[in-house]
Amino acid sequence: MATTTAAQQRARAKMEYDAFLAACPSRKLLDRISDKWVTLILAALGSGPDCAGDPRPMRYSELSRLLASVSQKMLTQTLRALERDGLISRTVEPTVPVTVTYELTPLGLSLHAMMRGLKLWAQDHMDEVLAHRAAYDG
Amino acid sequence: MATTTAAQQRARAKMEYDAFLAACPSRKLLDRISDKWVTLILAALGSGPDCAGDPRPMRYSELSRLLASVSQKMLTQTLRALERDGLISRTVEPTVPVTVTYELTPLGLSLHAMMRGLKLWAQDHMDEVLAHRAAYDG
DNA sequence: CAGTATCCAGCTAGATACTG
DNA sequence: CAGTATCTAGCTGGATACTG
Repeated sequence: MATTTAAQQRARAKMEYDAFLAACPSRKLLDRISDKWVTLILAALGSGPDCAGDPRPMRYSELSRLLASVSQKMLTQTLRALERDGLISRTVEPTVPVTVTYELTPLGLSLHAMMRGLKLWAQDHMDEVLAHRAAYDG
Repeated sequence: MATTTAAQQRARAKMEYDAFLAACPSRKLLDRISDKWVTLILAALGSGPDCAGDPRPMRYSELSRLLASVSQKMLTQTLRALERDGLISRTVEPTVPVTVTYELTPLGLSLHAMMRGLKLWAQDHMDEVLAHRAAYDG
């Protein structure tokens, strides 16, 4: 009774591992960029509407039109999260009605540049992944 | 009545955008790596238990111990998905009881190398993100 | 050892309606 | 224009129990 059981040791290992994950920078980054709308907003602000231009500010409504299937709730929520993390800046011009523009910060720009490596890998290798997938299923 | 309404045009834009996303290689890649356990298994097989060594095969039970808080269901499910995509290979040795080892394929190794860029960005910049987050909340 | 099968609670994305 | 508020259905991950 005084010794720890195997179940207790497993529980402790889980807690330690979860703590490790909570502190891991890579995990935190993944948690942020693994959101569907985060990556799409970063791409829009970083490469323009056609995904092949230069970074430029965009208005809420422009983003809403571009990411056609995003709900207002998710667009606002995602923009707030990115602003909170210092990845984009939000600028309100006191016109009537108000004009709000979003723009990548230098930090956001840096993240966008990193994402290009990911995009390149996808372009180079996803065909192969898809082929494996089809072969496995067949 | 014969002309398309604004609502219909929006619905069409959404469908087109969803179709674009479904075909986008980057999106497919993100869909795969944004899974919590996928990245952890890739890291384990690609860098060893300490996340700083060389790629090496690992057994099911070894992965299970290392990723202490993964459930059997998710471990098996994730390993199957990675095998399906040609990112890892599964080898069964007919011992009693059976021995199963998992190993990164060249394709998986290539993905693991790409993920290192992500890890580097995280190490270099997540502090800044976290600082922004704290400032925004305070 | 390396899984499979089943059930269920919790979270979240989306739809909808409303507003300064 | 650029949001906020609320409700809910559906998916997913975890717990649990069982097996060749």
